[in-house]
Amino acid sequence: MAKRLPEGWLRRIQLAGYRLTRPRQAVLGVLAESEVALTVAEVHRRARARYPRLGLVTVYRTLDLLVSLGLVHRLPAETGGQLYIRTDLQPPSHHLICRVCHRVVEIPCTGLEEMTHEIEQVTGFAVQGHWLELFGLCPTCREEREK
Amino acid sequence: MAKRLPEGWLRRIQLAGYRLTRPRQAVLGVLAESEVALTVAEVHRRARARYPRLGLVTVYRTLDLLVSLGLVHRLPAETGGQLYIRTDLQPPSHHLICRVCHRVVEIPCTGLEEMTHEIEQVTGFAVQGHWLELFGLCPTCREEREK
DNA sequence: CCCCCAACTGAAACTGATTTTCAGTTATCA
DNA sequence: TGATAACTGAAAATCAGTTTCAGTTGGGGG
Repeated sequence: MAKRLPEGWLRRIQLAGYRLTRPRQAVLGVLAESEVALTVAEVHRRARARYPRLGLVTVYRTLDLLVSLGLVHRLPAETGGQLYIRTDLQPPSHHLICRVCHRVVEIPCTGLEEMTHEIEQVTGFAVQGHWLELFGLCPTCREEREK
Repeated sequence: MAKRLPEGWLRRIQLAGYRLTRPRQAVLGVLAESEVALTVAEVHRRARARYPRLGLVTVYRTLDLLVSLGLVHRLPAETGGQLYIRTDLQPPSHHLICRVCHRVVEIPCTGLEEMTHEIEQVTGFAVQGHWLELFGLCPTCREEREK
């Protein structure tokens, strides 16, 4: 159950000069074990099981820290909030998010580079970044719905 | 200066059974004249010049109304808020947004349908929707920056 | 032309998410 | 062990957006 933190997380954090405190370990553990993207509130709820005194503010701060270190992705959710999921070793790309369970699948960025280049030619804009997110139902929630 | 409202806006609104009040006219006028996407606060600020008693709540309500009638687009902004810009006669598609001045260019949805289909095959997800937004600098702001 | 009333309005209070502030706590290094 | 800078939680502040409600008004019917 208490799966080990992903290789190197602890070291990455300490090398960057940050301290490894109990509240952080609680948040790290939750992120490390979840295969689906979590809301801040859900991270807080789960992490409290490991360290009940944990405050919501610290969850925000720790998530920001993990994002800045590149250990987790922050995904804008359809509803306006943010979702968090570990980056692992996958390169940053685009996301396909299940509307029901928040399972996230990374999808390759096929064709967007050339599309971007074409758009720069046509519009004169300097394209600096983009968002591509797809929403739908994962196979499991799809079945669930069909019952 | 006081450019006429886009052809048909007034009629669309009244045909849908809505009243054409002074507060609404103020918001409509602002949207009609802006070539760039505006935040709610900016719409409010500008519309007050036309009708000083205008409340922020009414701006929200009117924008929702215009979106539901398809007269303006609502775009999620990078910073978390929403931006609004008139739809005009362009079909809904994807957006390239200038980070500085909020100028918006519509871009065609090339290749996304087939990409979507391919993704459904590979992942088993039922894809129901997507967001594609590009961010960058428009030609004008680009020059400005280079000075 | 005026009257009526449902549609509409603004103010204020509320909500939910996130940030700031600050006094107290704690991990780590000497 | 200390010392101390990093870190923490609680509370208050902020910010975007919504709800509520008592008062106002556009515009069709008389």
